[in-house]
This record gives sequence, C-alpha cells and structure tokens, in this order.
Amino acid sequence: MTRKLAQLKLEFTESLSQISRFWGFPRGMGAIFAVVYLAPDALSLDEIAERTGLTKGAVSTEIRSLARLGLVHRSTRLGDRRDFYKAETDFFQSIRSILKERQTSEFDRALKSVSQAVSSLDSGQVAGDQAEILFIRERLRALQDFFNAIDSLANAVTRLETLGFSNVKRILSALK
Amino acid sequence: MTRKLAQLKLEFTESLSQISRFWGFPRGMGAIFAVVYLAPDALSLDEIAERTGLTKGAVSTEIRSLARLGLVHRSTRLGDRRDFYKAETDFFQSIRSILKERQTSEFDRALKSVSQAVSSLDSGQVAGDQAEILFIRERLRALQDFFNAIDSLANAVTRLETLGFSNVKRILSALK
DNA sequence: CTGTACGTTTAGAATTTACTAAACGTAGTA
DNA sequence: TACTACGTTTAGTAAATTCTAAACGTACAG
Repeated sequence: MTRKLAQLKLEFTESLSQISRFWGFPRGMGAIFAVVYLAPDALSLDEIAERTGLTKGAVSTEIRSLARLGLVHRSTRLGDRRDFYKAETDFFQSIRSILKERQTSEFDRALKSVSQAVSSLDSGQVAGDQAEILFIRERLRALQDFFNAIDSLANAVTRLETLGFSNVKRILSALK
Repeated sequence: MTRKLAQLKLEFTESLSQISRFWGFPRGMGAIFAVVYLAPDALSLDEIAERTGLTKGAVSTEIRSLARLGLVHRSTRLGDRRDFYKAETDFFQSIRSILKERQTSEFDRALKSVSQAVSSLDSGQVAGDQAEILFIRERLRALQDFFNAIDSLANAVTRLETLGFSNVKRILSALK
C-alpha cells in the first residue's frame, strides 16, 4: 500500500519533535530541523514557519539556537533580503558543537565550583567536624576526578577535525 | 577566612541543582543526590526531605528516578521499616545506567521510525515526486547511519564491565 | 482491633517554559 | 518622504512541569 510523501515528512517531523523534547530541547526545535533537513533547497524563515505551523517569531528564536549548535546554517542570496537556512548533514560535527556548547556554560561552572570547594577544604579554611570534613573532602575529590575525565573526553572529541565513522570505529575498538 | 562546613554543603547542593536542571532533570533531583552523596551514612526519606527542604512526597518520587538511573541505592535495616539511601560513587557506572535508560525509550523509537521510513521508500511504497523521494531517501539513510553509530557506541559503553579511568584513557588515546 | 510509622499517590498550586500575536526596527524602493 | 518586506523583540497566554499538602495504603506493635 502506498502513501503520500507528504505524510512521511509529517511523521518524520513529529518524530524529531519527540526526540528534541526528550533531550531537553523545545519541541519546535526538532520540528524546524526536520523540515530544513528534508528540504532539498535552503528555506526562508517564512517557509519554515509555514511548514512547521509555528509563527515567524518562534522560528526566529529557535533557529538561532539551532545555528548556535551548528545544526543549521544561515545563508543569503544576492539581491534578496531574506535569510535562508540549510541543515548540517555531518551529525558528528553537530555533536561536537553541542558538546562544546554544553560544556562551556553550566558544566564548567560546576567543575569550578567543586574544585574550589576541594581546595578550601584542603587548605583548612572550613570549620566543622573533622571526620566529616575528611569524608566530604574525599567525596568531592572523587567527583572532581570524574568531572575532569568527562571534560577531557569532551575536549578530545571537540578538538577532533572530523569525528566520522572511522573515528567512531576506532573508539569502539578501543572500548572492546 | 574560615567558613562553616554546613555552608559548603549548601553551596554544593545548590550547584548540583543547577546542573540537574541544565541537563533536563528536575532541580530537586540534583539537590537530593547532593545531600545523599555528602552523607557518610545512608539517609532515610525523612532525613532527605528535611535536609533538602522538599516534602516527603517529592523526595519519594524523585529518589525513585535516581534509583532507576543507578545514582542512588536503596537499602533497609533489619527491624527498621524505613528505607535508606546511599549514593553510587562510581559515576561511570551511573553514566552507563543513564545511557541505557535514555537509549531504550525515545532514542530507540526514533531509530525504528527512521528505519521504517527508509524501507518504505526503498520498496517504492511511497507516492510522490520521484526526485524528491530520492533526495529524502538519501537524507534519511544518512540519519539512520548516524543513529546506528551512536547506538553502537552507547551499547559498547553500556556493555563494558567497568568504564573507569583506565578505559577513559584508552578512549582518549584512540581519539588522539 | 486500634494506633503509629512508614512510603506512595493524588489534587492542585506555583512556577517555568514554549509559543502566539503584534509591535518594532531596519534596509531597500518608489 | 512613505511604503514594503524582512527579521527581531516583547507582552502576554497556554501548557507543561515541579513541587506541596494531604489523603491513602500497608505493615507492624500493642
């Protein structure tokens, strides 16, 4: 039984919306990416708004996030004031952008916060029950180690020129 | 200048709350984990409620999520009807649980959804403009490849007996 | 059987987030 | 100058989420 291509695109858009929400991004973000990803040509803001059913304003803000994450790219055409958007097709590239993004904001702050706590405990700047201080110092140090390991990993991935399938295979064999 | 240990614990709790929210988990979840993680002994539900400032009900539901993710463990004491919770200290273990958890729900559905779309395109079950069908088929296949790569990676990590520092180092050197 | 000490569930309040509609700013055009 | 075609920002709304307070169920103690 055959079905319309339009229906397939709609289902895909719905699917990406779900995933987007699941990973903590707005629902509309997934929908916008889906529409752009399935379009052979770069789309204008109004075209995206029409195809997703969102308003121009919403698309404007969401697509900025997508661009910041490197999932879409903005381009212009001579003699045309509109912006056009096309999807990034190298997803590993996108993953790197996302890791970089996430890393630089909250993750870094957390890492610093813990490090600072550890050092103030180390230099005896904290008053309190001695046994508990020792215990907490150990726990925080363990957490700090963990954060540092994650940080190194993310940095390594971020720094790779291309994290393509070949590199993923190398990682998988290292894990074996 | 010295400060109170209690204050340090409070700051840490606040910090983990932020991170929790950042990664799409409830704010209270981070707070609960922080409190449990800094406690030398396993804590009862009421103790956690008191130390976080949340109600018993909230702690009850949040801690179930934490347990499901493997971030805390529930234990009991003979002759005591209460449950006690202690923190998992092997964070790499926790990461595996979280990956497993996330993977099995939405991610898998997405993967299947895309695979199904590709195969219905492949077997000519979709009616529409032929050139567009070919284009979309290619895009979906690329996405499918990507999902499969991620899936393999997550599976590999999940299957590792222990993803400790030594393994992280192996990964890092493979990435170099 | 009744009372008590638990954990869980529920109904709803408070907050946050995602989104809409419309105003706004700007650059090009007549 | 005014007009048009854009993208952006804003004010407010709808919806989802996180949490509280209280009811509930259960198991053990007396």
